[in-house]
Amino acid sequence: VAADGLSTTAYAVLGLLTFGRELSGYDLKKWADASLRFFWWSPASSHIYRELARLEARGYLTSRAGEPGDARRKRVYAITDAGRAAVAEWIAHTEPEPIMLKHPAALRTWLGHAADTAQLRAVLEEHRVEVRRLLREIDHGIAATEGDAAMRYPGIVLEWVRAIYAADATATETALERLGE
Amino acid sequence: VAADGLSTTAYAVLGLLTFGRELSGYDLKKWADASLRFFWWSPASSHIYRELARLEARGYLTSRAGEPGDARRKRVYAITDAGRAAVAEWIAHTEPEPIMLKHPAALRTWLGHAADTAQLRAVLEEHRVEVRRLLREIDHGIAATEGDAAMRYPGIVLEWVRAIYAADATATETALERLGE
DNA sequence: ACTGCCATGTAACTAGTTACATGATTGG
DNA sequence: CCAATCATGTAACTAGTTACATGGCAGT
Repeated sequence: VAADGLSTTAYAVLGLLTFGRELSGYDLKKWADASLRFFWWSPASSHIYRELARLEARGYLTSRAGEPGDARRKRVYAITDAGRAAVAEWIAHTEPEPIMLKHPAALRTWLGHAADTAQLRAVLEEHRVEVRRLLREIDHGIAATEGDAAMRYPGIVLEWVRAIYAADATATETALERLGE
Repeated sequence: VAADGLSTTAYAVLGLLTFGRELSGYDLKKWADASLRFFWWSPASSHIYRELARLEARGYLTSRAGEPGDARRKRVYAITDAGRAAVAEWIAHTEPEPIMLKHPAALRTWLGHAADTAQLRAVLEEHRVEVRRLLREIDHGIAATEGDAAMRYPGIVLEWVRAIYAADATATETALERLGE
């Protein structure tokens, strides 16, 4: 929790708006699913709407009804100068919480002595498939940032987390081999 | 959430008791800090006590007052056969939730365009130090499991997550270089 | 006409946290 | 004797979730 009482997730949502476009809660959820989730996590839609209300109350963003003519009750949000300042301040001066890896396949393997070996192997093999899927998604993300100067930092981060998940894929293979010994 | 309504964290706590020793809530917290946290996360003490009560109500563990002569109101827990069966069932037949990486340094870097470059570099350099500390702790853990047959699976998992954090350390360096371009 | 996506939110819940109260024991 | 650690838990809170209600719009 930052000095101003906002959670890291609130800053993640606010951060999505620092890229300059006006976005709706729905847009934010989609973008979070496609990016944030690889190195933070993607909050539920209802959670996003709540954070938006909180951020607006603090003056970090403003909202207006969407495109005229769009009868859907769309509402779009834009970051304010105060919001941009808060993000800069948060990045520089808020003690970052520790890195956290929630790795269900590793947790299950850790308890391998309490499980059937064949079923444990199946868990790891499924995990291997999952991680590879994740890597492909990240590769798509990286391709989408290429050549776009505004996406320089997201590109750097996607390469970063790609290396992490690639190491997981390799280490999963190694663990599978060791299970067979 | 598993079929029987227990959270993954409940199974993590129960899992700590599959290694056979009787443990107190306090012991569990310490052990979680020293192991679980590298691939799952370490619940607060109060959370552990709550999960213990829940698990005992389900008959997955039993408790008794600690060593006679120990006037401290210590209570130790042991897993039951039903508990062991539940763990085996959970490992094999519960859909694992997706892997989750909460990486505050990467999140901040993702928003690099909204921050002062020098301060962002400082965030990454601090992260590099943190990860190296983590790697040393994992190495201690690995050393502690070596030669102990009961710790075979924990050993496999520690090597596994070691590879992941080592990749993070390397990728952090790469990101720092790219920031300088 | 129907299906699927767009879009926002509320209600009710579970998960997990911090702060605190309480008291014993151990080591210097 | 004092500080640190051992040890358990309650209370009050925040974080985050799922389930659901509501309705528009677009393509087939």
